[in-house]
Amino acid sequence: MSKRPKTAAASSSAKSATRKKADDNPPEFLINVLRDRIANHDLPPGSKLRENSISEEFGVSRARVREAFGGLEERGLIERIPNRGAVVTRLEAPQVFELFAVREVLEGLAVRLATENQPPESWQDLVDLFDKPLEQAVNENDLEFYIEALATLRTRMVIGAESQTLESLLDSIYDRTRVLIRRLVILPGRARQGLKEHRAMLAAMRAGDAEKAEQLKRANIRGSRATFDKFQKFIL
Amino acid sequence: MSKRPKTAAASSSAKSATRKKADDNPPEFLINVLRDRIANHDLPPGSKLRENSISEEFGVSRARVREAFGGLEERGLIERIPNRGAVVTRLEAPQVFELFAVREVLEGLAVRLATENQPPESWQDLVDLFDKPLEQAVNENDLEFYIEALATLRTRMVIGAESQTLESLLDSIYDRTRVLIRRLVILPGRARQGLKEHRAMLAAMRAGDAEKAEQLKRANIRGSRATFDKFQKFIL
DNA sequence: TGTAGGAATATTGTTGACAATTTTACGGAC
DNA sequence: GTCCGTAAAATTGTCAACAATATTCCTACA
Repeated sequence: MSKRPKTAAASSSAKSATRKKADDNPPEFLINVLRDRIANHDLPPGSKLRENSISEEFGVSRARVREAFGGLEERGLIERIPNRGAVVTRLEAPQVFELFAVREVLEGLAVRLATENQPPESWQDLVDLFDKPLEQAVNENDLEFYIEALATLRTRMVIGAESQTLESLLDSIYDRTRVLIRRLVILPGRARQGLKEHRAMLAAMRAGDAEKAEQLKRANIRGSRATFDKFQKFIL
Repeated sequence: MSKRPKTAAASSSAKSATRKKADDNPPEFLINVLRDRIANHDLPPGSKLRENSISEEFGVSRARVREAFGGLEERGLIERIPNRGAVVTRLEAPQVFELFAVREVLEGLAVRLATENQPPESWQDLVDLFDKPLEQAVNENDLEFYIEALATLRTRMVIGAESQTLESLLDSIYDRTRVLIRRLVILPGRARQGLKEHRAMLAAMRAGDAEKAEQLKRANIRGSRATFDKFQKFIL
């Protein structure tokens, strides 16, 4: 990792569509855009965030940028060092394991709540999607389609759980793990196994068995963690 | 709740010990002090935070106060409304239930990790503390002692879990629930029941039974939730 | 070539001023 | 007493300037 970290200016030059002359976005707009860029590695770990660059790009005051930095730091997405600026945090392996442990219980909870809260037939479209269409996609190595389906599933699960508190926690973790999860999915055999596990989980949800669905989701995440353990040298 | 919300100035006049002429505290000092005040209701729900007052009290720039506000907002502790200022958030009943659900799985995880990570004999002092000394305290309605013991237990559990990620999540939740939990503990019969449950949990930890310890902690929190359900009109 | 030192440049941290918005206070009418 | 309008005061949001600190660049020397 001797590569020179990209600055925000370098990345943000591709994002002029977000440039506002007079800022009429709500205050949370800025922090959410930055969250997204950090989460999808447009601003990769280690990159420096320049107050002036962001201020110029978004047409907001430096003061507002600094406030957003305050928020991003509380979310663990950046680290600010006095007089030296803000850097996007890196995930080290021990943290990844911590995140997996936490994801396991929280996503398990989300699946349970979603199963309890929603009528069983509301999962049928996902059961269908994870049936033949995704089987075909995985067979043809159309992993983008699979990853999209996983994202859809996640969103539905979070919405179905009907807990703002849980959603906020899950989002906070997802911001930090999104790219990692994506890298794990594309590893050999992982998509096939994941499809199988998600199908079983969806079947349990469809049957209204919240406890079983939770356990299956938790097992899925433990499997993901085991994959990370095996391949961590290549993933981080 | 027609009482006029206290302003930060009113509360902060009692805190001049924190006043610094030249600020030589690390940047996170301010947000941590404010977190603590919010968590223990020195800045109670609904109270307004005035930038100038805080700036003067702590001898820091208004800009730094605003940055801290950015962080507090991301933690869900305050809500900022453009041009109107920052208000300490209130917990409504549905949120409390959400927090209980999340606490259950996360504190359960913490107990499990702590049991797995620490040698069984390291819990002996807590086993002893929750034996005769706390029995006596509860018998004599010395609830302050009991609450302190719970705080000690919590701290030990979090440290023992050895997960920064989990600790951060737990702290974030604790900031929002600390006073509520305290109010629940003092309700009739709750301390006695809680002592019994924590003893059983500590016995499981002492025996190195992580799974059982986790289940007992989870049950303890579910009991706490049921108590809240019963008394919520008096507690919120 | 590598290192050290100094200057120039860049960036962060703070401050004070002012614009914009909201809140409070006051007086008058009903 | 309540309501409304107006003015004054308070507070937030932003800006520009400048101080403080860090980084980068250049030169000289071993």
